[in-house]
Amino acid sequence: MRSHPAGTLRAEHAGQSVTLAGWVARRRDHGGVIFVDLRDASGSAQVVFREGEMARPEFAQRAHRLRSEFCVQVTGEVVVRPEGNENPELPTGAVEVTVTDFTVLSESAPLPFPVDEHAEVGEETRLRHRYLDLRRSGPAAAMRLRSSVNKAARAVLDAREFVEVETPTLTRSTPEGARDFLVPARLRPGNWYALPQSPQLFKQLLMVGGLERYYQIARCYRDEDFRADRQPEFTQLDIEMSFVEQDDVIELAEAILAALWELIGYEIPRPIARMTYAEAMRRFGSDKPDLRFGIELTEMTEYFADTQFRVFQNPYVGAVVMPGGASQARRALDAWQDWAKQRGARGLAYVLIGEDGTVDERGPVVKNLSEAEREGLAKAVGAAPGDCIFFAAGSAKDARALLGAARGEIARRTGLLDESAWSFVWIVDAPMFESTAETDDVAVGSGQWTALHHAFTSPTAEWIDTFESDPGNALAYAYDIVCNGNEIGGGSIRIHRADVQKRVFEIMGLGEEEAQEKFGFLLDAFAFGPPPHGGIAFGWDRITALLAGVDSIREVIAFPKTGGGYDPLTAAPAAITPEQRREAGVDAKPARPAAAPAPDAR
RNA sequence: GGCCCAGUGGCGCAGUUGGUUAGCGCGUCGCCCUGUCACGGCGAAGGUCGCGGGUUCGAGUCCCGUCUGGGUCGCCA
Repeated sequence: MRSHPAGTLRAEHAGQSVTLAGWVARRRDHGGVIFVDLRDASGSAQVVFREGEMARPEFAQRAHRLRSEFCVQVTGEVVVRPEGNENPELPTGAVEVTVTDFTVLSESAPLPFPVDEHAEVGEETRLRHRYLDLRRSGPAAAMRLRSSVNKAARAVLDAREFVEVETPTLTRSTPEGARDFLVPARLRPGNWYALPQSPQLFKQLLMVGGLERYYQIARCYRDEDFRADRQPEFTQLDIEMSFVEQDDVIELAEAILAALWELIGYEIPRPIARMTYAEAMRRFGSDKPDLRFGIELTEMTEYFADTQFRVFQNPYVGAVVMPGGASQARRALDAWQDWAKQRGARGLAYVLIGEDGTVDERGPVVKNLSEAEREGLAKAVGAAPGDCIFFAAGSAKDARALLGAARGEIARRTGLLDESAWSFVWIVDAPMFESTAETDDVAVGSGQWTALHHAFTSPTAEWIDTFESDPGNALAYAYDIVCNGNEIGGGSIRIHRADVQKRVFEIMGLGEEEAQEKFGFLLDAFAFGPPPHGGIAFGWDRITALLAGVDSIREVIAFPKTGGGYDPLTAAPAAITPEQRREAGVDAKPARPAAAPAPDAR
């Protein structure tokens, strides 16, 4: 239908007769001459309809009727534009096509919004007519980038002899943490499939199956509330390898990431630095620290060990410094309190350091500090004259979380955050377990424990024989890759020994019967010589969003849903007919009444 | 589930202390225009101000409720 992509025409094509097909991006009708920017996937080119030069006179009449987004095919001659009429802004700006013949392939109704990169359009409107939105250069580029990202990853994995395997999307509900999406099974009324939250169990089965190296660009489903970085269905690059250790997985992951960032011309320095989970929490108050800026937390528990200030009489006291923060207006300092309250904290204590380097008398905290406490304060936290010190006290977990968030907010407000920078870090040595009784006081011992990563994560060599003795401190071969404060991937070495798995279940309070009920098929498989294995999964939407330089993963998903799980384009989810309802078996009564409420039903 | 912000012609927005006929830009439609490129000129159409209730002589504006969207905390690897 066409001889050239419109966006590829250059001066060297002058004199050639070409046929183009695409959309009317813009028309400039001067009466006797009409300019149309004809856009296709490759770009756009100016085509000229001139009275008198067309094959037949009525064409001029028809050319006047062209409107935005009409789909047309034009034939004409490529000519160098008249002197002074070149447009150096456009790749095709040196030439134009003098139309001798054209066909309107289809007409377009008036548009719900301009298909134009200059126009700002609300997201809901864009999504309702996503097919029009995708004609715009930004969204189109995002889709193409995503395709390149997939291709680049596949190239790395293919070169290393990984096998791409598709795992089921209709599967069994397993307690992986999030709420499952459920699908009624017509042939077994009362029984339900679940959509996988991830292919986790299947990929482990593939290792038992001897594939050794598996990957999949896998769609995952979680029925939770959404965020800017979450969708009910999302994509992971899922990988699992046999006969490997943590370093092997990390090396592969770095090779993939390097290939991805190469797409946007950035070379990731390798090896990527590693930081332990404990260090990340201590220094940055987060398990996904943004290392594009250097602000760190200072633990002040010791410093205030004997304080008379009741607020600081807590298991943990920490501080973070805001450079130049002492010059903030009272209103700005109050705004920090609101900011902290919005995050569920009581407030954010602060102390200002005067220009002479001594503690400023302003603020509600200073008067509660002793002379000695004031004296050494600036030095203890590394504050310079004119800085503001923020404090948080409470449980280490809560206080660090608040300070960690404050750290990011400080960087944003003070312009310390270099938006163009990339920072990668591995967070390793994650704890195996997390206390389920997440109260303020520390109740180790009889407490309930749950896997921080998941139940099949292997303890490290140091802890493999002893994790029961101190579950709160036991470490796992679990690793997260963090980019600019986003967790973009995570994985672990799995447990392949039945005895270890059994002990882990015991710590988690999972009896043999219950474990069998929940993961029976996996445990059965593990009876037959499972290889040591481990893997990783990347948050594909987030990674693509980072590479595309967009804030929301919705921008890199072809047809995303809104926060309410609603698809503005198809209007899903939708009611079903009574007939469908009957057939689906949605209302079937369970064959045997559940003796106890379903465990972990949530 | 909590909190914050927004909802005004097709799109993006303005609308003062509550005051007469709700504006602007783009788009759309009609006419004109032979060198534009986010073309230009003249003219026109297009609005239950998200929805429901209340206060008031009078509500786009104030109050209550509700829906939708976005953000955030909870939740969620």
